[in-house]
Amino acid sequence: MDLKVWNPCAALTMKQSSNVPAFLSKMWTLVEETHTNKIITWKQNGQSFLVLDEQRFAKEILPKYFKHNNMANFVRQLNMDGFRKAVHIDSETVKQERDGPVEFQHPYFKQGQDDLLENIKRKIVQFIVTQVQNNQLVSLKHKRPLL
Amino acid sequence: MDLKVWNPCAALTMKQSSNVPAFLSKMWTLVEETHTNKIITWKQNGQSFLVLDEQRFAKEILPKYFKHNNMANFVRQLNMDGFRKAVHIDSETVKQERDGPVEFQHPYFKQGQDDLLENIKRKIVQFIVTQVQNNQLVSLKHKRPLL
Amino acid sequence: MDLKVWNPCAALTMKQSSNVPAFLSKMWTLVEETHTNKIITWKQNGQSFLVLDEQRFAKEILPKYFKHNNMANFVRQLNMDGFRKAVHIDSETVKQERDGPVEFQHPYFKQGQDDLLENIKRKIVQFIVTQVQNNQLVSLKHKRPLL
DNA sequence: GGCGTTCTAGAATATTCGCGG
DNA sequence: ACCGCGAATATTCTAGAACGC
Repeated sequence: MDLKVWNPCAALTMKQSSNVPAFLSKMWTLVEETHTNKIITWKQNGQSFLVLDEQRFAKEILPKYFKHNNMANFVRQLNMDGFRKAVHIDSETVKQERDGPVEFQHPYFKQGQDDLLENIKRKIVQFIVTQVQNNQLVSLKHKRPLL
Repeated sequence: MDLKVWNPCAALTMKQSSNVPAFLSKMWTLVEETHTNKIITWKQNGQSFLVLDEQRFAKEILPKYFKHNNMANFVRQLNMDGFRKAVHIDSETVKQERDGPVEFQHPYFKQGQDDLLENIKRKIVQFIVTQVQNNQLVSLKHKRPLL
Repeated sequence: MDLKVWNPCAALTMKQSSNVPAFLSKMWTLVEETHTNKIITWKQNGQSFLVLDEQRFAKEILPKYFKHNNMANFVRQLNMDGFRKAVHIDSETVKQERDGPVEFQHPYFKQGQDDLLENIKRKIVQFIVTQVQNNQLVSLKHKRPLL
């Protein structure tokens, strides 16, 4: 099947359920998508996902779900949501692999369990001053608990 | 002239000058653009601009400059930067006109004077603490002076 | 001439003169290199450089000069040395067919003037102060931008 | 210590949604 | 979707931080 023929409407019409941000819903959907398993797919155990072809992923998959086609932007979103890159070490040479697949994971991002997504909370570090008196900080309000 | 033939290279090769946000540079450029005067153009006095064909503007012009094609988003940005809609009143009926051209204005958005753009400041209400010493607020970095 | 046949040893044998870091010397050399002008080249005025084919640049050019093949790493180095991305106000980005070239610039990175490179200074975080107040840890980051 | 590589976060703008006037 | 706006997410560019050499 030609990838260019694949209609991504399914992704666009999927339910934007509850309070899960669009990024996470789209992310989970596109990893689950079996047509693109050669480009991005779940790892064997379903506990993380692999980007097998970064260039095709960036230029072919990303723009079908998001308003950009840059891998760096995608990674920024992942980190914002607490995903961590799984670093691969070659046990033989004790060197880091090159051109290996990119692997990311999150404790609430699992194969077949989209109900876990709502547990993913964003990291926002900024504090917001609500009141200042006599050069003294009277009260701080932060948008969200850290992490 | 056919719009599809119009070569937007002038706009595409223009670089964002100094510290003016991209939105304002793009805005000013597309209003100045004479090829699209039937859709969006300066008012006679050059003190405000008119959207003459909202549908074509949203669907044809906006996506060439931004990552969307919605008039509402465009208006949101205008309001964020302090632009105000000029309300047209039909003096006969004392009713607001329908389907009339949309007019927006800003004291620093004038025809032929892109140097004024840098005076446009965004409205952001949130303060961010950068340093606290001895229970005293040493420096606040606010994203913007409270207009 | 086939690019794959080109021997990049020239880059490795270039003079590592004075106190210019290897990254800057390599950078300047590979932009000057005429064989790869379809991938990376000086802008017309020689005041900035363009990456015309990001994917080929990352996979073909970068590993010949550095120990990686990731665009993101390359960009990190550029920013570390004070290079700034030139933002274009076009939004050709919505069209995924062809993303515009990436343009970076630095006041001391010019075509034909490798003697300017030694003026490029890194931005280094000099020291970090952590302060204890009321049994609370307040962290103050004193970085020295020094250009 | 400076430099290079890697992963993550900061910060500003941009886009979207929806409320209250 | 009349009008202006708050707020959350999304996109972009740059910087922080850890580590090896």
